[in-house]
Amino acid sequence: MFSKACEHGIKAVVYIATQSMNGHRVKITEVSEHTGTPEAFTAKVLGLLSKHNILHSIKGPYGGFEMDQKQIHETKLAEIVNAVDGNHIFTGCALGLKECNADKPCPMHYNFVKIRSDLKQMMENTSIHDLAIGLISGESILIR
Amino acid sequence: MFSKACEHGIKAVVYIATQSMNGHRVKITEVSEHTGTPEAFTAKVLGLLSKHNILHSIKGPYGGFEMDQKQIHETKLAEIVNAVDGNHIFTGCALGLKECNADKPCPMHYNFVKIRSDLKQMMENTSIHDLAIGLISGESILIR
DNA sequence: CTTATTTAAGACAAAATTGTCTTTAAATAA
DNA sequence: TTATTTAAAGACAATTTTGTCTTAAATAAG
Repeated sequence: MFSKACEHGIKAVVYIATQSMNGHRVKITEVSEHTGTPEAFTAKVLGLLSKHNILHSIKGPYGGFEMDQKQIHETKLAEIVNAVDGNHIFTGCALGLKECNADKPCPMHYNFVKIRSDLKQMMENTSIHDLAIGLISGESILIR
Repeated sequence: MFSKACEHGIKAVVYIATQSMNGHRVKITEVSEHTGTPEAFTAKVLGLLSKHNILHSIKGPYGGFEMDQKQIHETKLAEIVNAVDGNHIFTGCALGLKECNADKPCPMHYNFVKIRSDLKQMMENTSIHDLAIGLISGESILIR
């Protein structure tokens, strides 16, 4: 469904959010340890997400990654997916046609429209904060 | 969402079904031309689907691919996806956790459950025949 | 100013996926 | 039997994705 880069990015962002909610700025090593994702790869994804203003990165001693209240509450899953994978998953044709719409649909088009739009809605309505509170409360986990 | 191999396979099967419904057995070259998929790659996928009894392949002069009535009507999209990509898309975790369920869910689990199950249901309820009739009637297309 | 610590950037490498080509096997027709 | 036609199988190649490593840049502390 999502690329590995995207999965790593979402995990990392949710973890960073939980720590920022406690006032803790975290280094990439800590992120990697708590998400089970490869450190250098995750760092690269976080660099990209930082450029998209989804989190802050601070260089130097006592540096690391953190999210402000606005980022934690207003960033939606869809923004991360868009930044990392693009919007193909939300808009693309199930059979890979360049264009596919009600006018000239692929055979799966009408079966697929609702699935895709439900996915899009869910991802646009779910904030990082929503996911972070589940992790903080112990209701959900990032590693297994 | 699906691999290229899977996309090619679905397109090819739907096209072959439309031709079988007219009593026409088709060669791989014809399939490739009418689906816009690479010939050798598509041939490989069709070989796999033939082993899964989703269609028949016949060697030699006047050979090619065809589907019988049962295959056309009873084969569901989910079977093709399962044969080519496996069932990960229907059962796997959105964040790539090895195991992820209500007992130990990833942060996205509950948001994702319905999307995945709707997708599964749709794919298990849509037959190749359902898609073929749209293509025959000109309501849908395979190339663009 | 120098040193240590951290992310940034990009080259590099490994693995998976996508795609092609050649050879083989099977089936048919002559 | 022989030649022809087709898919099957698998080696090979190209591309994309995933992942690592090295060097640079920024920042803080002494």
